[in-house]
Amino acid sequence: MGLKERREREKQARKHQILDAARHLLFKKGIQSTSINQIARKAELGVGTIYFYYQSKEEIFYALQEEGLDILFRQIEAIGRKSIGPDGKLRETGMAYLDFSRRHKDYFDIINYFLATPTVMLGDELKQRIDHKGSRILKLLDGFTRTGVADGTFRSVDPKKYAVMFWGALHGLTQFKKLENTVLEGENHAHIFEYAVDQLIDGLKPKKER
Amino acid sequence: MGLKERREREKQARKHQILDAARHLLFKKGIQSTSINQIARKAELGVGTIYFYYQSKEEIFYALQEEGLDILFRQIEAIGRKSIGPDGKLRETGMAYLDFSRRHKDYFDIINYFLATPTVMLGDELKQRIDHKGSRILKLLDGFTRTGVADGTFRSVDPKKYAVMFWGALHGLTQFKKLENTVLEGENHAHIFEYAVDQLIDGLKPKKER
Amino acid sequence: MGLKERREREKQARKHQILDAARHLLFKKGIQSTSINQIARKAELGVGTIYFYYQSKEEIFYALQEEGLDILFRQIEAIGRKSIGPDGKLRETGMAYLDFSRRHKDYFDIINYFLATPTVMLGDELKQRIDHKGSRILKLLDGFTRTGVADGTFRSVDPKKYAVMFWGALHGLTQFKKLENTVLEGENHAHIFEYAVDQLIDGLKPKKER
Amino acid sequence: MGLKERREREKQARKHQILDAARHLLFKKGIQSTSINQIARKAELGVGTIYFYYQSKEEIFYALQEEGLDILFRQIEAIGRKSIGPDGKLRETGMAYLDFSRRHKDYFDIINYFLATPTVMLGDELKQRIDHKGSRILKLLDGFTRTGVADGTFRSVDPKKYAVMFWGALHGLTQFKKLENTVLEGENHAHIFEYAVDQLIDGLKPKKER
DNA sequence: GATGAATGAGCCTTCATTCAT
DNA sequence: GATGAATGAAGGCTCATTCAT
Repeated sequence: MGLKERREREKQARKHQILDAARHLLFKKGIQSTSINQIARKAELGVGTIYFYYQSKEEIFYALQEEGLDILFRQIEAIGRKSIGPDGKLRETGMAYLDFSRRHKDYFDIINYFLATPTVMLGDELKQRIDHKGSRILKLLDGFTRTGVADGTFRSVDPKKYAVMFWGALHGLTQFKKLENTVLEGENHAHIFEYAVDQLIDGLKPKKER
Repeated sequence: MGLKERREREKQARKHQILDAARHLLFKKGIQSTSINQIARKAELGVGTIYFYYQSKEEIFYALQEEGLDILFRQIEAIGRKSIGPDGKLRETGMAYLDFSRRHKDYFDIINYFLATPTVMLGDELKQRIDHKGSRILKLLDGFTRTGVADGTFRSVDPKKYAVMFWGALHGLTQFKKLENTVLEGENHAHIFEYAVDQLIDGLKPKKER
Repeated sequence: MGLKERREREKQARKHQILDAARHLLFKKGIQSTSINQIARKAELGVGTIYFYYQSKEEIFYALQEEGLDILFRQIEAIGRKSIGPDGKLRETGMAYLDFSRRHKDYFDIINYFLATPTVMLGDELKQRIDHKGSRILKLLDGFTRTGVADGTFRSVDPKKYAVMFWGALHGLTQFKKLENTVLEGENHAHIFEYAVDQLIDGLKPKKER
Repeated sequence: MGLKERREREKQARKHQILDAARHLLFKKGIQSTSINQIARKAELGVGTIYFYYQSKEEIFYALQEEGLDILFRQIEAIGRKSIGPDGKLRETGMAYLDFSRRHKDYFDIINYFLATPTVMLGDELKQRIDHKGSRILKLLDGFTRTGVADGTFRSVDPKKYAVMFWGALHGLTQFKKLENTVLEGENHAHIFEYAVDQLIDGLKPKKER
């Protein structure tokens, strides 16, 4: 057991070592320009070793995507623990998403990459782990909405569907950052984003009470 | 005279011929796997000829993106001419977006590709033409919203900002199609999409008590 | 006659037009990076037209070499007309060579290019014209030396052989400019060059008289 | 231990194998017409393998240049060990240069290529290695001259500057071989070269009356 | 005389992946 | 477990030259 455990721990350490190198390079040179050979050199390992731990280059990037989703999850989770109303939580979640896309631009890009690419999904385990990470985040949004509906803050919507819409809207809007100087004609992207978040939540409020 | 004109027409025909080949391949193999050499072979032209008409690979894809944006524009424009209320127009626009992403999946992918890629835009003229196409579409959405606000169908929102939000939300949600079998846990993507569109428009309606 | 003459004149004008463009580009981008297409565009002519006046790209550069040799010739010729002794003329010729390699660096490079390249000489006429230009220059040097020998300024050397040596030495030394910061270890190239010219001439003086 | 050493030796062998192929081709087709693909084919290696050992095409040619400079160095070094006076050493060096340019024409061409090309040098290490080779040779010439000045064979000249002049003259004259049948008008190039060497050394001798 | 569209072989270089050691 | 040399297909792109109009 002890041996086996140690082995396992060492294996994890190596994987981390590789991921560290990959992350570094990816953040410096972009996803397209990062090659396995570079990762190997940076990680001070042989290329063969990389392939022992990861089946392919894509698998490494998947692992990185996991990291990104974890960071995003923890940030939204923290919001969930705050003592504010469901509307506040959604609002902060929205702003957190924009923040995430800025402060962790590279993680956002990687998530985006997999979302925009005609995926060739690899191993099942990997796939499921990513799905799980995604679901966890959706669950948080779902929870915020559900609570709001339950306590009357929001009108009666389908929490899960609304959560998806919310996330989708956030994601699409975030991407539009790129259009700031062109199609958006100088409108400040952050303002638009914030405005949108507010509209989205406002539209969730019951109509009568107001 | 006639000669010059004919020349010009032939030149345009060649450009189309190249675009046809590029579109074909792109739609079959994806943006990353389509190479200039393949395009040339498909178009039954020399590689040099391709470069005579297009400065780079990227320029070809931009041209294709233009095509996609044109199609999208025409579809939404048609909606604008219908004799329905602004809310109906927005709703149909939403559904048209989903429809576009399905029927013209590859055009959607190209648009998405440029939105998701940390692209370095090339020539200014090219850039501006694309921008113009995008702006035209946004203008349509802007117009729908503006009309609705004017005639009281909608509450008082900033039409342009709302248009951006609307488009962003549609775009993000469309991308989520990919999550249908995983994170969305079997929920029908189209249902979610439709639901979202309705929510978005519903949130735009005036609060009753007001 | 008149017609024929005009034709000829126009033809020469076209050739100049092409040469002007080629020179411009060559001086800006170097010999390797200047393409016929670029020359054509710059000259506002079709590529085919270029080929009507010049058989090949190389031929254009030959013509440019001619220009360079002409400039060099005129400079040395002017020295020949000065009222100074043969030693002074040789000295000034040496310095003029260095000056030429600096002020007309690109012409010097082109001469150098043909000297360093395993030539595939083209048409005979062209070849002979270049040869003539070269011989003219050598003749000047020859004359300076011959005069010096005749009037006792120099000791009795073979003027023609000495002229070749002189020119060869100048040329080789000029090329060494490139080594200024490396092999020459910071020694000022111009100083070395001047020193060499002086040595070369000094070695030509009669030994007895001194 | 043994393994590591053997690996290293094999690696060196591969580099030699590549250089052999490159040399062969270069000597047959000239520097401009030798491509990496051809080298790979000739060396019976994959293109990638070439790039595993050499960073670029230029690096290979630098390596070849090193070889040439080494040969030249050894030949002059051997002259230095002879029991002849400094004037004899310089004379033999001169003739050795001509000999080198004939027997190792291609090496001479490479050296010339780098001297005549407005090269942008690459890595510093590479650059320094070449510089070192060049300096070594200059040092030999410098030494010959210095000795001659010290023992009274030569008059008092700056040994280093004279060495540069000597080399420069030799180099320039060697290039003029090409003009043998044209500008030189049938004069035997070798004769001229020999004559020049003699003049150069003669001019170094002390003036009698002094 | 002038044009310029068309060519296509060839260029240098990259890189994910394999496999013998 | 780890290594790293070797691969070779494929990438985007250039360019001197030709020839039908």
